[in-house]
Amino acid sequence: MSEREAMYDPQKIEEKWQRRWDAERANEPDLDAPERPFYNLMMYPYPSAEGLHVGNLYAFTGADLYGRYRRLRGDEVFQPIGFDAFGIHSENYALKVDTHPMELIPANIANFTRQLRRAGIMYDWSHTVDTTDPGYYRWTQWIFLRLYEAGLAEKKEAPVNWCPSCKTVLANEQVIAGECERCGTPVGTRTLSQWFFRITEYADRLLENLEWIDWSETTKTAQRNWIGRSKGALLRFPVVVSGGMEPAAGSAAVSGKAASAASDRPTASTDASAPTIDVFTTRPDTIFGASFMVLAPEHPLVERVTTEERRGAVEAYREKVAATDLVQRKKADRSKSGVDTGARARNPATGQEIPIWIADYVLMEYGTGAIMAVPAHDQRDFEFAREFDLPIPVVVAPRQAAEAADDPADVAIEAGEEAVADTGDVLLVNSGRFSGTEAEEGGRAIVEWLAGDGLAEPRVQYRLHDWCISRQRYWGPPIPIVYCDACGAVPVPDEDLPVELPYVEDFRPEEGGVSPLARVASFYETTCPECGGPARRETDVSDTFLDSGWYFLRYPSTDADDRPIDDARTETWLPVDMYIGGEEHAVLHLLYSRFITMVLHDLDYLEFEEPYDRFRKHGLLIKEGAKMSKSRGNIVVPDEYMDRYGADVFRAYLMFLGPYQEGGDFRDRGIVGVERFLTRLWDSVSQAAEEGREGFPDEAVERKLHRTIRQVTGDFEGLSYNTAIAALMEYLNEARSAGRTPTLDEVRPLVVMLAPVAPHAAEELWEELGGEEPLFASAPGGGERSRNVWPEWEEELLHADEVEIPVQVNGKVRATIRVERGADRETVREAALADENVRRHLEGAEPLKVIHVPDRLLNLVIE
RNA sequence: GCCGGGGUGGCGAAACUGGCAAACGCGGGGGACUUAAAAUCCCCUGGGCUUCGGCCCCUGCGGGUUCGACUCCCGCCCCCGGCACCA
Repeated sequence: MSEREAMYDPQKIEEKWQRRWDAERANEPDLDAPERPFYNLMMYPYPSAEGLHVGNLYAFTGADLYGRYRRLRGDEVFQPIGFDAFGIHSENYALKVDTHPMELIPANIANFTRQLRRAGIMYDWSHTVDTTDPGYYRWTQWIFLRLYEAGLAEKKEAPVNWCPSCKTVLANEQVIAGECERCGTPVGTRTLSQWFFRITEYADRLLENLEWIDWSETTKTAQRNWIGRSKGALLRFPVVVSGGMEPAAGSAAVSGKAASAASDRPTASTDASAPTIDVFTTRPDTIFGASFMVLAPEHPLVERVTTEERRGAVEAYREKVAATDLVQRKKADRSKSGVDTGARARNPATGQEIPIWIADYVLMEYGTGAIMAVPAHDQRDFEFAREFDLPIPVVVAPRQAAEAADDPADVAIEAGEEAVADTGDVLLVNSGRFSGTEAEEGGRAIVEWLAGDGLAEPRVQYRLHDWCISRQRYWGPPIPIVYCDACGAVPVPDEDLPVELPYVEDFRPEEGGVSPLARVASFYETTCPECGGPARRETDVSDTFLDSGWYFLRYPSTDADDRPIDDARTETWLPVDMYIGGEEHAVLHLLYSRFITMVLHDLDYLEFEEPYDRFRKHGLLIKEGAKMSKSRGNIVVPDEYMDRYGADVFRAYLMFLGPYQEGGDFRDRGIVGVERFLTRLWDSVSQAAEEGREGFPDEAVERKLHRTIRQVTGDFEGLSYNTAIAALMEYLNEARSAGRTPTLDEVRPLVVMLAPVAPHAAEELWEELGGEEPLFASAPGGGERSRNVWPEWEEELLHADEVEIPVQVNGKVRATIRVERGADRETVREAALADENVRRHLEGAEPLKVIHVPDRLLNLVIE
């Protein structure tokens, strides 16, 4: 071989091996009869027009390293990729460049595909998914229908952010400081009829399963926060009927139950037909301190209870609130506002009449949309009481203060400058017969007491809302429902799926909060599947998170066109063995896909209820200390680097720059380190191949090899790629320091361990070393299957006969001595005492204590 | 505010179950090769002191436990992420 040919030329070999992997269908496992199936999944990308971002590539490369590692260990690895191409992101971009998404998306997908192949990622291109393909979204619609049948999909009114300039609904994430992120117009609130999935029904299971699934802890925590379970009680406050109030027919939120008075508690004349205000509280123990009530301005009872003279003020306030966007309203640092309705409710514990206010700090969407205000023990209520001069009775006190009082039921404590919400070592005071009880216990007793009259019950409340899947947009799968005057909402029959999204020239969002599809008569005009009469299609499309809620179920079954998932394939490959993705999807996607999986399990379509056996998040890649973003102009385009250094060097650099699960900083300078490493490795292996010597002439190198195998294997298991690469570097340095050409036995395992990181170079070197079969280029489903070529280490070869151990005097290292491995305490102690520097520090004293950690350390303690 | 994850050389980072802090790499300094540069190779590289034997200091800050602490405990500071007028 001439010297010229022996040079490391990434471009040449990368293309060669990519072609060969394709030709031999190396990345396509036998989906029907795999020996050791392993489903290695990564979060599929949104195919943007800008092309593959280095952040995407970072994520995919890390997942690919794991897949390739499993493959080399003999697993048949299924590693698919797809494209999350529906959604507002694509649609907005299409609007901006004035090109139809149906034209844009295929070009973007082609570009992504080219880049991903170039990066040498081990995808099975015969099983991809494109969410905008009718062959895919047909089944997205099918899933909607299954939820609809199960009563888990319902249409209801809900307040949403509305941008009056863009004339569209905005997600909370698209509202920045009360303004539309695109045009800067202040955003308002609108109430629209929307489709919801009742994910709240699954809140408990979604929470409970987090106990056992093997996921990154941070991700589990994020989900727990998002679900937001609170334990407390539902309490009922009867409205005091005054002359002006007309009892009206009960609405959904009105409890029809009459409040009857308990015999041991002050009673009041309450009309049997009067409504009650239900509140949720986590602190039922503080009910004696509830000095007023607050309803959300949108609360259905507001109109009914408001007195005649307050009506004008209440209406004005409600209008003002309606004009405020949800994001702005939820800011905690705003000063409190509200108005008195003039109505009164009876505190069921004290029997006192307390005023009913409305205020925008109470949200209709959480709990019952109404609260009992306990200003002494809740900061928000406190601020409100201060603002409007409402009483602040103290009903909880530190044990010491409470016990010092003559009568805990009559303690004079002034409210301080803020609410005291502690639940630690506190007792109830001024709380009737519950005074003197420990707070938590008192709360339980109070609930039990009031429950006797139907005025209280224990309750668990979730922060999680039902999942709104309606989008008044164009670029998504139409929701498969038909509205018929005679039959109402009728699901589209399965055999009529897909409801195809028509090509619409003008797909701009519509003024009136309806989808652009509402302008397309040929789309919405249809006949009722039930009665055959004229009917109108639902014109909203579904959320992209529904597309991604099940894509991983589709991959193994993409060739089944008459059913969403093939049972046998699903049983073989699912649940996913390893899922790797970004923390930004810790809640939405990962929660929604768990929900969809659970529902399909309950409906008997799946045997498992959790979709991913293991989930690991990868970190964020930043650029010289700053987040990469278009506006900063510091986006790294991978193509340039792959052109200059080759895919292998680029992959190795991305994986070396920091711990994969924590992310890292992309700096141009750092890449030369791994380039040098791969070049040196290439040269050493080429020379070894040329000389062709076998064996392990050097004990130190052999030992280092076994240590390296142990280290690298563990690192791959834990996705610690940076230290795995460092270990390979160390081994190469050791092998080269022997001052001779390495032997074949010395470099073969090195090449295998390098293969997940730099698969093209490894294949080429493996071939050069005379590997009978390529590392990856044989289809795992054909020929010799489940081939395990990963090297193994031997315990007895890990250690030398002699070890170096530090000798400490009083915990400070004073010498390093060489002793036989496994030497006992006496031997080591004597060797240590022979050392001059050690003796000097002992100053002739006999050690009081000798700490000996075999083969690790000796510590002589003299004081 | 609550819940996570962090804070280690000039820089990116290592350090297993409490046992030699700084592996690996970048950058920097010196040298070899070269007419020269690049590339490559070798040596040095946390700070301070030194009689060149060594000695002292150092993992955000302050305490503690221990023969021994980057690691465990208590109290603080700062950075990143999630949640947040959530009753």
